[in-house]
Parts: sequence; C-alpha cells; structure tokens
Amino acid sequence: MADINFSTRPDSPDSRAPEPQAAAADERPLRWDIIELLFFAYRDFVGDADHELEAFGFGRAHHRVMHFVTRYPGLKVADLLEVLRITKQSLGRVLKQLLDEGYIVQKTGNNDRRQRLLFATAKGEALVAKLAGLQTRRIDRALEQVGPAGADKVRQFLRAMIDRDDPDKVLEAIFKTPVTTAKE
Amino acid sequence: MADINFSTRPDSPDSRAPEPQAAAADERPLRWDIIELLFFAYRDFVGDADHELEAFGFGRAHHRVMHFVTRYPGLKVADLLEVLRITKQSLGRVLKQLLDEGYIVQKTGNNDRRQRLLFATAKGEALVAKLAGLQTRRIDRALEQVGPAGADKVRQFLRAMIDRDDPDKVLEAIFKTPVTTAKE
DNA sequence: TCAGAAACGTCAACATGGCTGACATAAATT
DNA sequence: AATTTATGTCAGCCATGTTGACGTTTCTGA
Repeated sequence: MADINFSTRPDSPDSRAPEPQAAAADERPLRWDIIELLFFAYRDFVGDADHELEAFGFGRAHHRVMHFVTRYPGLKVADLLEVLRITKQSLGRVLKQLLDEGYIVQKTGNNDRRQRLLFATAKGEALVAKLAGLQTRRIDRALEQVGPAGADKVRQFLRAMIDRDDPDKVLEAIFKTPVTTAKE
Repeated sequence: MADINFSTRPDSPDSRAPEPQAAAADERPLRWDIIELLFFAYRDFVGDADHELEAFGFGRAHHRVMHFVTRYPGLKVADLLEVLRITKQSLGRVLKQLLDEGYIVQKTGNNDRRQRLLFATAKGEALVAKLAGLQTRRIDRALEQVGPAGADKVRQFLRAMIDRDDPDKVLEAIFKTPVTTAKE
C-alpha cells in the first residue's frame, strides 16, 4: 500500500529529454489509447483459450493450427505456412502432435498426390468449437455495448487494420465476404 | 499453382464428425469472423513494431516494457509485473538490458526506498515514439474507414473486451478517462 | 525495538515455440 | 531424364515464458 507514486514523475532523473528530440516535423498525434486497448483486449481475448488449452497439454501454436484447419478444411501444409507465417519446422512440431493425438487427419491430394490436405477430426472440431465458444462469449458481451451498427464499424475497422498486399488464401476468403452480416 | 483444393472438402476422410457432437444445447452462433479478424489485425499491428525492433536487437518483450515505462513514468517494478503479467525473472532479463543500454533509468522511491521507480530516458522515449508512430499510421488508416463516431464505437468495443476484475494501475488509468475523445 | 513482511535482484534449470541449415523422398513438370 | 515442388525431418540456436530457491535492503506492526 502506502504511497502510489504512479505517474507522478518526481524530481526528473536528469537524463530525460529536455527538448522534443529534433524532428518536430512529424507532429501527428499518436494513438496511445487504441494502442493500449488493443494490447489489453488481445491479451484477454487469447487468455480465454490459453487457460483451456492447458488442460489438453496444448499451447497457442496448437490452437492456431487447429483453428484454421477446422475452419478451412482441406488446407494444404503450404497454405497453413502462409497463414501462420511460421516455418515448416515450427509447424511440423505441433502438427505432428495434433496428428498423433487424433485431432487432425491428412489426406493425399486428388490432383497432386504430393500434397497433404488437412482436416480436423470430430475430436479436433470439438476442441476448436469449445475454444471459440469462450472467445465468442467475450465478443458478444463487447458487441452488445456498441449495437448492430457498431458491430459493423468494428468489423470494418479490424479489416482495415490488416495488410492487403499479397494476401494468403484464408485472407482472400475473409475479404471476399461482405462486411455487413447485419442480422443481430 | 495447379489446383486450389481449398475449402473443397473432398471425399470425407471418414474420421470426421457425422453428428454435431452431442450437446446441441449451447447453440450460440460462434463469432468466427471477429475471431479471425482479431488474429490478423493484431498480427499486422504488432508486425509494424517487430520489424523496427530488429534493428535495435530488441524483441516484443522489450517493446512492451519500454512502452509502459514511457507512458506511465515512475512505474514501479511490481506495477510492471502486474501489467505485463509475467514473472519477475522474465521481466528482469529484459529490464536489465534496457537499463544497461540506457533506455530506462531507475530512481529510488521517495516514500519507500525499497521501490525502484522506472523512467524512460530521451533515447527510450524516442524509440517508443518511433514504434507508436508506425502503429498510429495503421490505426489512422483504419479509423478513417469508420469515421469519428465509428472510432468511438471501436474504443467502446475494445474496452468491453478487457477484463475488469482486479485491474492493475494502468488499466485503472485507462478506464478512468472517458471513451469519447471525439475531436476528429 | 525487533521480528517478519515486502520490494527487489539473481542464480539455475526447464518448456514452448520461433528460427536457420541441411538433407531425403515422392511426385509433378519440363 | 533432369529438375522442381511439396513435404518431412534431424540438429541446434535463440527469445521469452516458467518454477524454485535464496539474499539484501527497507518498511511495518506487535
């Protein structure tokens, strides 16, 4: 307890900037509020799943793989690498576990027999649905605060935050659907 | 190239769920769209900073510490631990580097001499401002898509996504300020 | 006043999940 | 037949999280 010396900058530790650091040219106000809100919102958002994943002995890496394989059945290994932006070796590690434990199955490509198409098993789908349920509860609560029109604004904002140059297949699919689901 | 066997579930790999998995009781629609938008938006959002940090030999952990120390001068070590939700040992590692390289300075607490209050140096503030500038550019672009009213909806949404039980000091400060900055 | 608690630092060891480089195999392509 | 592509895998490194233990300084309460 005692004192809350918080944000009460004491007798300046003398090594701090006396002047605004040369370039006063780029005087755009910084979006401190949104930056911090994104940090905390995302932290708690993924925290929902993290907690549950421990019970399965999985981590975030497993969740990401399971999520996209479940949502986009038939995803190739190469597709997954693009979406997750990790290396083959990193993916291999978690993918192997998910295959071994029966959360995902592979199927040789029909047209190109080199490909391994990935599919979630019932067990895998159940896990993803459970985790998505937790996150949905949080999202629903938050969307209630802004109403149906606000929800579309949120979707528009999030879409605009994403890089559009050279999108992977999953992103293409996401941007193909219109933003207004508008049936709330 | 060749075929895009994407999302065209082939002759079902037979281990997939035939039925919707018992409990049809919790039939809330899942927010797949928001879940995925958050994933991609946050990935690209932090990606802005990640790239720049490499040039300094720092990682995300350093960025997080620098950010909160800069934004909330005089933060105690214990405060930082609460905000970042990491252990003393993890924090110690990156904090030591930032102190050694002159991005942060410590000052013994006035009231309680056990405390080490943290302050960013000019060098540290410059780094944080540079990174925030990159992220601000992305945020500005995205907020333009939704207008001033939409921006407030976005802020409301993000705030509502954050856990409010037992908030740390930084969160208290954030939630103390009203949502409507409304001067865009 | 003095015992205990609090704030902080640190050592050692370990886990997860990124990374690079190298190499192998099967299948497609040219 | 030679090459390229899609995938898998081995070995090792790095960043950043973890637990457990222990030491010092300083504050606090009986």
